[in-house]
Amino acid sequence: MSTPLHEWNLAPRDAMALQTELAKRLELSDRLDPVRHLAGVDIGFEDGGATTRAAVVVLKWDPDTAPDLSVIEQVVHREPTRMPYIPGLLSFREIPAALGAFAKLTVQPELVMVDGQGVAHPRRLGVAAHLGLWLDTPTIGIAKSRLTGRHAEVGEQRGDWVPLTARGGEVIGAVLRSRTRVKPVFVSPGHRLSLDTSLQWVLRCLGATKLPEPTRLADRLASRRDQRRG
DNA sequence: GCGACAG
DNA sequence: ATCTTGTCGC
Repeated sequence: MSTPLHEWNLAPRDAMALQTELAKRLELSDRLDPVRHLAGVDIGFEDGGATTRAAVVVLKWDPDTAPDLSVIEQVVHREPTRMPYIPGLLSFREIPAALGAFAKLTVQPELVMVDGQGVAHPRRLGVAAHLGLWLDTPTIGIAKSRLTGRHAEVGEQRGDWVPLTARGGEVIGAVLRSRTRVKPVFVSPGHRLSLDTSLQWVLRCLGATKLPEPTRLADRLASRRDQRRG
């Protein structure tokens, strides 16, 4: 029996120990297949949190027409929420629903952008890293706020960024000004990708807002507006 | 012991 | 994350 990628009903203490073990399996160098389809994932909640709603949007990536992106598939999956939100243990709460959404896809993406941290996590296993490990797919974490790590002030211009470092100096991500004079986003590789490559992809997928198109669209789908189904 | 704390 | 109107700005 190999260590499971996930188990339910784990006490926080055990969940943390599992994260430490799983983080050892992460690959932080590029092992990326040619990207033809990239996806954005985000989770939302309904019924005061009783229902978890996962949204995945798949975009077509064409080297010739880049950076033009077009949506080719989108899925929404709902299921009962089974874990509370505990800082540091977000993946245990969101991944089950995310997997349900991925299972409904007819096209599997070669790269996935996740709303949350990659390795910029206390035990280096943010939701993007955990999901990447599970799907064995390259993932990038794009968070709207900081969970851990220190960083200097970021320049005000779009594209400016500074490293996010953990105690000891290890670089675990980047604080990126994705829009001029707008609050920066926290980018960190999840799995099978380096920080540099992660930044490259986030930058090339930026549209009119501060979030890259994949997560921006998934955000819209997962949030209680956009009256669609899945 | 006292804060900090993705979504 | 979610609860929520109007309002400021391009």
